[in-house]
Amino acid sequence: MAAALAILDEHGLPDLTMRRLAATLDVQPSALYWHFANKQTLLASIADQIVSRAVPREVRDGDWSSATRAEAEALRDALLTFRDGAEVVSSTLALGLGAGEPQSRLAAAIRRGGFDPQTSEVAAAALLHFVLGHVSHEQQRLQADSLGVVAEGHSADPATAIGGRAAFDFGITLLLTGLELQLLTSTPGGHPTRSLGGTAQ
Amino acid sequence: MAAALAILDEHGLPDLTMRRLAATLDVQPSALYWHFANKQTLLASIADQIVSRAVPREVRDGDWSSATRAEAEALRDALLTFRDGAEVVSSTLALGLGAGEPQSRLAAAIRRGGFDPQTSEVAAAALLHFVLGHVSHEQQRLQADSLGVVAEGHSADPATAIGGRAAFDFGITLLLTGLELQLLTSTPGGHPTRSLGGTAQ
DNA sequence: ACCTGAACACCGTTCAAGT
DNA sequence: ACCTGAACACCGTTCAAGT
Repeated sequence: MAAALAILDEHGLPDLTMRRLAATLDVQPSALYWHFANKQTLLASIADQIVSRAVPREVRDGDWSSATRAEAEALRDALLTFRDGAEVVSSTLALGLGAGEPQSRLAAAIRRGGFDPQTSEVAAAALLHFVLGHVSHEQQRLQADSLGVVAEGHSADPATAIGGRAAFDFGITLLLTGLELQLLTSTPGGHPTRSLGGTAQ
Repeated sequence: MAAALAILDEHGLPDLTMRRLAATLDVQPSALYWHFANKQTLLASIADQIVSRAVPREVRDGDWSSATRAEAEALRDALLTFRDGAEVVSSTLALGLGAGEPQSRLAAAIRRGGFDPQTSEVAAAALLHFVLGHVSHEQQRLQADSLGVVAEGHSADPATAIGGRAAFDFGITLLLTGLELQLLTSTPGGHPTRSLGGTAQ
């Protein structure tokens, strides 16, 4: 695991191959298959490792909204800790392997706002999709810039500052205020005006 | 292009290799490199092809919010048209190649609400990240289910109906109502309470 | 203009066999 | 319990050469 994380951080996801990992461990590639069933399993473990580094800062007031924001920011920081971190996590999460922790943590924070479990889970998924998409984008831009690959006006023009913390916080704000409004417009104990209707299955 | 799209839709992204594509065209693999510089370029063209199929339904009232929603839904439909469509588009978009169209269309729709260009662009990026993340998730679930791979209680339990149109619409609603609120709380011509501050660069 | 042939430098994974 | 050796079935890409 340590060797794999080192390769990931120093050379990136495309260079994290079973053969290369074996080589740095002075071992035959086949030896890895005693420890991991396959590469996907290995990547899932790495994803868990990265994600477990996400520890939200203590938030003084018990506000659910800032607690959720703290979770999202902790997750972003953790993903930024390792090169290609967001891609590793989102790919293993897409394959349905491990890494259910981030969504659970986000959902738990949201639930403190009084949302029902299903709404909390779906909102958490929305937040997670945004975080992963944003940080993936951010990291790709980082190494594209470091490689000097500009690819037509696509670089860090301040007009479209899609990457960066300000844009991240803005996206989180949109989702959280959207949720807040959800809370106000739904008549408690009555018919919520906008909720996951019976069409969800 | 047609042959590549056919392989993608029938066998999925992992099976869309240069050698396989060449074989279905009764041609040597090296022949493809006269038409495309490399595989990434080919995938970028495919992504454009998929995305160009996104035609939003006509929205009767000129409401910016429903226009934006229509764009997002058209994009989702287009991505769902081809197997692994979301992954193809988000990977090429991550590499900074082509496919700037979806974000532009979303941003244009948002701008009709009176948002400044930068806010519109960043909000469009947030929407796009959500759409791609959601549909990726959805498509992966689709073929995981079709393969009978269940991978511990992870399948289509109605409690966490993350995939599907209802969850999609809910996520879009969160972002759009968040934007609406942004419009109300910012004093026009004054200091917006929540905007992309000077920290953005 | 468009393609072949042949090669280069890789992949992930399996499996009998060793210690 | 943990690893080697050797193989299988692939990859993307380059490049001289053909027509």
